[in-house]
Amino acid sequence: MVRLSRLTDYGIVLMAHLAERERRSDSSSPHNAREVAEETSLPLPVVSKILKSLARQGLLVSQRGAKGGYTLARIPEQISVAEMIHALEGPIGLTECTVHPGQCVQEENCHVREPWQVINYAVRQTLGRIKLADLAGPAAPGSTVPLSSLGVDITDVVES
Amino acid sequence: MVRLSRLTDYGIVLMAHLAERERRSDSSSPHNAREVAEETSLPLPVVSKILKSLARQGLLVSQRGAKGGYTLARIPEQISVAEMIHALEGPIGLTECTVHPGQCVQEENCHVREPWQVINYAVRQTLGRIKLADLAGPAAPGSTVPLSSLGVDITDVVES
DNA sequence: TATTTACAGGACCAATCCAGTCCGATATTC
DNA sequence: GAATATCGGACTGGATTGGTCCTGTAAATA
Repeated sequence: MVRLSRLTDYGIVLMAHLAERERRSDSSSPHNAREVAEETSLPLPVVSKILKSLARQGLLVSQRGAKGGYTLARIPEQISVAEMIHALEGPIGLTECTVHPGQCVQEENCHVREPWQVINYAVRQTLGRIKLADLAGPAAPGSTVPLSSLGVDITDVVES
Repeated sequence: MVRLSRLTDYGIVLMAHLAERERRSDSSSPHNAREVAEETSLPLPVVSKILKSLARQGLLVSQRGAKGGYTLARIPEQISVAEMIHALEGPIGLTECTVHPGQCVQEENCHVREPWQVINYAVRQTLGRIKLADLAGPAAPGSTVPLSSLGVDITDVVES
């Protein structure tokens, strides 16, 4: 699978939604969970939970009380997909030993460990290059997705 | 997390072990599950289960009966990490909608879908470039891991 | 042919993890 | 002080996963 948890997936959608919202209404008043939930048709408790985590991790800034809500902590060009994933589900690493060294009994004489570190690094690099701005942009249908500095054209993308 | 399941992790270790074993004993007689389990200190039922799947997916060739066992279906240079992951846990895709389209209710007006396809493509590409031979090689300690055509030096790899 | 070895396939269970809900506390506005 | 929102954490039902086990079948050997 190599899947993101569903909450993480939602989280990125929410971040993109917030970016979009901020781009439109240039007033920088915060966006509250209820509205965001309605606009994305996601259950409020879920949205609430996710936005809380994102705020705790420093990707969003929260404002309590009436007229409170959330705003992006940085501009979308400076928030990477890797950061969002990291915020929502911890360090990115395909194997246990990359993330929690010492858990695996046979870490000592494991022959594939070092290569895995390189692989994880490569994946992190890939996810780090893609920014929130790339997701939230006003992608005209059928156009090339403006994946800054990734050098991939949408037309290359076919199923594996 | 973006983790592999533990069985997949084991599976790749097993593949690397088989590659190593074949490289040493140039006779191409099959390697049975019991021996492999002993040498990797993994429980036999687990090893057995994993090797079975790998064989069913065509990455290993199985030979039944006495003196039976498993051999690599191709040379290590022609088996990618992406293939092994795919064999053990299905299509590689970070989000649900990339793998099982139509499951997500709001697929229609989802603004991040197209970018996700590009991201998944990039990750798949990364994992596809790394071969079993890169994992199983006689990596001299401290040396550069010979990650063919990935262009990453081990010395660049630091924790995120 | 009988026996042994080894894979094939699938059922099964315990434990863990995850999605989603809910609640009381706190901060802010009016 | 009333209304609005976030904060933090507890809680639960359900799905997923790790791991075991059992029966069947194929091949080799004596």
